Amino acid sequence: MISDCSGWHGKFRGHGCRFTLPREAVLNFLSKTDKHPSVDEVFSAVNKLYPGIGIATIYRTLDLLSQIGLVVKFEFGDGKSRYELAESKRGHHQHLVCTECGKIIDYSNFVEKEAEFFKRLEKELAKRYNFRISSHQIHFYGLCKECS
Amino acid sequence: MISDCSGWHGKFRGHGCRFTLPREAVLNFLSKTDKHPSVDEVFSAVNKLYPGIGIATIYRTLDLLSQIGLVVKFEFGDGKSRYELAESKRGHHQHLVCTECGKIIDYSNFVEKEAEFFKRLEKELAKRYNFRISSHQIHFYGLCKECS
DNA sequence: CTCGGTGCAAAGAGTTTGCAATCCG
DNA sequence: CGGATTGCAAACTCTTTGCACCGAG
Repeated sequence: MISDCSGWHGKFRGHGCRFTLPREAVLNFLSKTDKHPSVDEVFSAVNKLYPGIGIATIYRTLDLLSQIGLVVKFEFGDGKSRYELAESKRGHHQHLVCTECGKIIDYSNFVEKEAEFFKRLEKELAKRYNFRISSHQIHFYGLCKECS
Repeated sequence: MISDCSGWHGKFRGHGCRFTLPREAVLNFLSKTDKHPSVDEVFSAVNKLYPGIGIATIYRTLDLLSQIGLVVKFEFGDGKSRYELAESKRGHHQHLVCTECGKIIDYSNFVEKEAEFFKRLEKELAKRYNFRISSHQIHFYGLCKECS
């Protein structure tokens, strides 16, 4: 439950950035949730704890965090950006998105098989298209149990 | 090069919708491009041909088309929705997205291998999570030849 | 003729930005 | 102390909506 402050601090310093209270608060919040919070949701939670912090800072913070690789940004088609800690305790996982109710299910089974498959595929694509692949996202769309 | 009007017409009628000029114009435009046009780009092209057509209609049309399955909607992280004909002449393909310049490269090599892999994976996920999967998208992010 | 579709303009939602005040190191 | 960071509000961009008019079937 104790957050990895020193690790984070180092990551910031390495990028010439400061480790400030808003940044710590955002990271703390993200490390405690297992959801995929939108900017709004991050803002509400952080602002409740530290009422001074404004939403512009949340936008800037999340942007910075995803640039330095601490968080990952997703868009699932509802017009909002969503964020996750990059090195979540849940480990590598992918998403099933219900097109009816918007629910997002994480799955991490099968990722071993996936990992191997994608390693090969990425290598082939990199060679074929001269493209330096840094990450991939797979989204499955469909209907969840309740909606189908 | 002749557009599949009668096929489209039938598809609309099947959903209780009318086959109108704006809808035909949008489909025609999409069937002639090999890009991934944003709403704006669709609007510009269609509006140049038929100056009366407004952008609200483009939004409504693209939304309808993706609901009845004639087009697919993508979000590549630049805040704009992008659209493609579902049954493009290019066939099934996936995307490499350059995080620097935003360029999108389609690839359709390797999709046979992918198809098989995903068919199995989807079946397992469907069973495991009681989820009726209707489609999936894979996005690879990284740097294109020019940007790396 | 009827009801779905359209154009326009206004409203909404999400995100970005300019700038003075503030804080980290 | 100096430059990075923040808060606030205004500005922007993308998208949706209300409503009177139009047109496909």
